[in-house]
Amino acid sequence: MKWSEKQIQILEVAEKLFAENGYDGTSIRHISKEANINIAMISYYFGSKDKLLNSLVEYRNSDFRMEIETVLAKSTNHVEKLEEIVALIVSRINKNRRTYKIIHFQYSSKDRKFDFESYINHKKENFKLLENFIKSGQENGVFIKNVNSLLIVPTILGSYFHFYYNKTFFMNLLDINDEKSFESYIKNELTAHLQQTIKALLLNKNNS
Amino acid sequence: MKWSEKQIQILEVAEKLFAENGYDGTSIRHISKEANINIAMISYYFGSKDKLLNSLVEYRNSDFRMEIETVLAKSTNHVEKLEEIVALIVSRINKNRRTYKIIHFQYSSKDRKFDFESYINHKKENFKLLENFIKSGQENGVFIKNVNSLLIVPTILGSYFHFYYNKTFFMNLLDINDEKSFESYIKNELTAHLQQTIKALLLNKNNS
DNA sequence: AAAATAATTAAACAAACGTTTAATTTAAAC
DNA sequence: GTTTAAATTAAACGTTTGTTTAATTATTTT
Repeated sequence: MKWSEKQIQILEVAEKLFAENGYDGTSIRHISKEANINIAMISYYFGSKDKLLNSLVEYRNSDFRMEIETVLAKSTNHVEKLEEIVALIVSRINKNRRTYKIIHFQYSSKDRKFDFESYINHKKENFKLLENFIKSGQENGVFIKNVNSLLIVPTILGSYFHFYYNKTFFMNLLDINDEKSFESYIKNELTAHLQQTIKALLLNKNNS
Repeated sequence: MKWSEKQIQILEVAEKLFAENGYDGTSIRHISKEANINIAMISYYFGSKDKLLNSLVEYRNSDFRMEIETVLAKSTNHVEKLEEIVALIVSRINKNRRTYKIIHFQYSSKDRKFDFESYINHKKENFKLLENFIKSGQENGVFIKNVNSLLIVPTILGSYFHFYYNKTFFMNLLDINDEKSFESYIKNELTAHLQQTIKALLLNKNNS
């Protein structure tokens, strides 16, 4: 699928508004106004509001697997790779957080009108990739063995998203007063915390 | 605030539907139909749809602080308490996950019509409670010191919620076929994983 | 039992929703 | 320069939305 400039403009406005107000909380009139286009253009380009969201997910979901594989192909040791992977996941998810937010809320709602199959398959492949990396680290004796490796990714993603979804609260709690500082907190402190946490989990010989 | 039986009935139906379809995705007609009451009863009892949500949050937010303090008051050591606290947070959040889901999505949306101040204050107190516990563990030499203790709770909550929000995906990935098994996976595997993770983080002497 | 308050109802309200239509303007192809 | 296709528009469509009204039934108080 190739998108025209106008379509991309619509997609990015839709992403912003969906993330801010939710899918049901965003009207196509609101989108078209914000994107400076006529209401009918959304149906004209995408068919419907539903299909607009599907297009958005498709538009944002692409090169993550490639990025992970680039890290895995490097000639670094397991611990260094682990750190890089955690940082990559955080920065990547931070970049596309708006779309992920929409996905989360729609994906976990009961009457899903959306076809997230390709998204799920992508996700599944990435999980397998990570699992294999950890397994190889365990076989090399670098990582400990009694770890539920499938729960590592949810821990990373979950920590990030919980932080992001409660942005107002954490900015208050941490006495952060502007968006830029919050961004840099994610890039530095939160990433470091997650690297430290996952490393501790995989390397700690004292685990019961 | 004291709620009548009928009001509680409405609140619980609203909680269910808000969590399933989102706040904007749930109409008061849908709520009133599911709760077997007249549409006007919601305005009559709660004033408006907005105030209904505020009442719901108030209705669900109460005794968590007390539960935490009970654990902290026990005559167990820091590691045992840590394990208990993690398990308590998971089970507690699992119980009220529907309301938390609504809070997350409404709280992180831009035009928040809701007054979550009391909720935030509750949350802040609980954070301070946890922080003090970790600090005392650090002073006793049980926990290591170079840890961002404020990011521990988001890691626990985030892991849980990410798991819950992607339930369909993880049931598929983990080959879990019914809700009961998913519940017991949370109660056993996920809780154990989080206990192990947080313990590793706080006890691992090898941290850089 | 009468009076007063509370609970419940069906109907109506205007506003906003997603989508479609048919007409018009712009751009591309020949 | 004419024809053909694509892009854009304003208006209208039928629903659904949250809320209010005014009338009726049930319950409580006196």
